[in-house]
Amino acid sequence: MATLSDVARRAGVSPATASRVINGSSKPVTEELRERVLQAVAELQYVPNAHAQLLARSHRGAVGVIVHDVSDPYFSEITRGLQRVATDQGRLLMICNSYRDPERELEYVELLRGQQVAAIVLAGSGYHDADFTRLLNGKLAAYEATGGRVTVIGRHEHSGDAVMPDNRGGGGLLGRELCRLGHEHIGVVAGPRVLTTITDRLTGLRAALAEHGLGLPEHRIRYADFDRDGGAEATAALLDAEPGLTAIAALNDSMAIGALALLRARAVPVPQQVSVFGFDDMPMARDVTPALTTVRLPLVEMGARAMALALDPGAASPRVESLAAELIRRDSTGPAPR
Amino acid sequence: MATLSDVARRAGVSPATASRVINGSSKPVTEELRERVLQAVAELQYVPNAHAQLLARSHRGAVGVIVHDVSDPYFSEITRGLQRVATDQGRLLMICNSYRDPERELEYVELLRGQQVAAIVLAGSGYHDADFTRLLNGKLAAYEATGGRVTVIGRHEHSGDAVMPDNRGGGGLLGRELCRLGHEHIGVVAGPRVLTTITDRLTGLRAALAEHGLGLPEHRIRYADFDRDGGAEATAALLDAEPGLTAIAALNDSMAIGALALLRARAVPVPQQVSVFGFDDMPMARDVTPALTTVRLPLVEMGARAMALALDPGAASPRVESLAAELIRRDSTGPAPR
DNA sequence: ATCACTCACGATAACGTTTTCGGTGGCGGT
DNA sequence: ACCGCCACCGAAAACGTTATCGTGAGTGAT
Repeated sequence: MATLSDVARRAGVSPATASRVINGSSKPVTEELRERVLQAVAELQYVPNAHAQLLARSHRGAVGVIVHDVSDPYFSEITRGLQRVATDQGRLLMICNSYRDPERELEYVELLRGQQVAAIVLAGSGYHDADFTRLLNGKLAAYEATGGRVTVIGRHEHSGDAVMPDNRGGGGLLGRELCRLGHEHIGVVAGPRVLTTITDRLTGLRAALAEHGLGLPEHRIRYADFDRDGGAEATAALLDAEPGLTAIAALNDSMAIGALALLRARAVPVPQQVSVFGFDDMPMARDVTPALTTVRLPLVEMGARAMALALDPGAASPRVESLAAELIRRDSTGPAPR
Repeated sequence: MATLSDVARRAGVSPATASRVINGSSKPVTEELRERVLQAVAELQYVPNAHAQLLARSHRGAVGVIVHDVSDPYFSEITRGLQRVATDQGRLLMICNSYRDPERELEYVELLRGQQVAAIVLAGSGYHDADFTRLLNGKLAAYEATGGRVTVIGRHEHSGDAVMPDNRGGGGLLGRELCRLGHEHIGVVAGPRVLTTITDRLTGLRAALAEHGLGLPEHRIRYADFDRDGGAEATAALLDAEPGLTAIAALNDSMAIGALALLRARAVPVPQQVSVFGFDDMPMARDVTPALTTVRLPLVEMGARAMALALDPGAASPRVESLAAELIRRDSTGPAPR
């Protein structure tokens, strides 16, 4: 690997001047020497060692992001927003998949801290787990104490900058729409109950139903994996236990798509017999058949805002940006049959 | 930021011993000192500076990946495979999105080289662009000359280790299935013609059709963006020009989904009047309606193999692993109407 | 012709680790 | 009591870069 000294030697200058011309500028260098250095760089195919650079000028450049899984469209979208403003500001983005493993999440915080990132963005739901939360907050506090910035997306447990999708409000939209359509026998296909996202959406939904005098008994809620197959599984269990359901409210679009697949397999007409609701409005939601009625969360926007917050050094006081949910009516829902 | 010297000072030892106990092992250290160091680490919340470590022991740990866009399911799947074996081997994965911009691709090669990554994986189609190819190969060669490893996925232009999906063979499967179903008026919805993936799939398709005495005139091929909206656009153009088509062959699933959306919007029954074929078998393909007939590429497997190749230092001779395509029949295709 | 004075460049000290290389102490063997 | 040996630890040199600080030569003015 060619080093800066190699370049300097070949150009017949000192490493210092070589560094100067390669950095672009700052201090003046004669045109002739600049030429020679540039040529040496080209001949040796020299690329600066990023680690040495980072070490020398302690200029934290990169930004770390911890998400559940970039393959998951929910996080793909958020990541897109993060990427956009990060690269706009010339920052390198380090993406880490925690696969919702708290242990791994802690490890990644350490790793990113070791990488001297300028900021850490934690995206995705928090957990109902006091021990873990304390541990995580401890690590984050240590990071912040040394000048690092932390921004969370959709997690209550951290007390710093945050962008929060209105999960409760979204649950409310869902509940009111269910009532408007006259559904009374409603099954809920939910993700793992340790996720705060799930409980938030559920409480919003429950509150809205209560406004119309409807309860949401626990046996009408099935908790499963927060993905397509979990959705199919939970829907099957729900229908087996209670064949009279007229609506399935899935707490994310992946699960809703699993629900649709299962209903199609059982030849249950949607929405004539059973209506299906999703949550998130992933791009795929409009392409399934019937197109999915869902609660839209501005995912890309959430990512962009979070990165803007993370990169803006201002405001000692924690800033919380709340982003509203929006109901998107499509073809998978209709009035309750009677 | 607490440094190793801080830890050493607080523990009353030299930085050398502190380093020894933190590294886990190598040289023996008395139990008592080890205790003291560990406690100092805990108290100071010390995390080693990764850049300094990388610099000191020039142990290249991370691996870089350049993909088009991780949000794109095609690359999400590949990335999943890459991730799996990378983390299995304790490697950190750096993911870079080129958004199919050759310029950015070159930049990322430099960046990854600067990061001293152990290997670079280039995923996605190559370009029909001799100048760019020469430039890229130059940069890659420089990287390999200094001990870096390069593995490509689905790109012909690099002469090292490679994992190649059988795009031509897949095109052939498509062509033979079209003939088997009796289609003669076939429109092709293609991505940008500069992508070698597109031309490979097209030549395979063309060859198979020719075997059955069918031609594929250029006006039956529409080139558009390699995504959903491009698929809808190309399908519209195709149908407007030639209403009598009985089959649409899209060269990836995203485009096929766009085609389905457009056909639904125009109330064209699929597959009764027009059959739709996809390519890649992304997870979403089975969830659209009608479920998409497509050519499956083992995407996760491709990623896993590529990473295995990249991390296995053996074999000076370039290894090329070819992975077969497979036809997946679903509901979006049927016999040609007459 | 001397003197400040700028200007372009080179030494050199960081940055935070790892690692090699001596050096100290204690131990058993003759 | 002396010598070698071993086990453990600290001093110091790397790693590749940036940034500070001099230093020499060249300028203009006096």
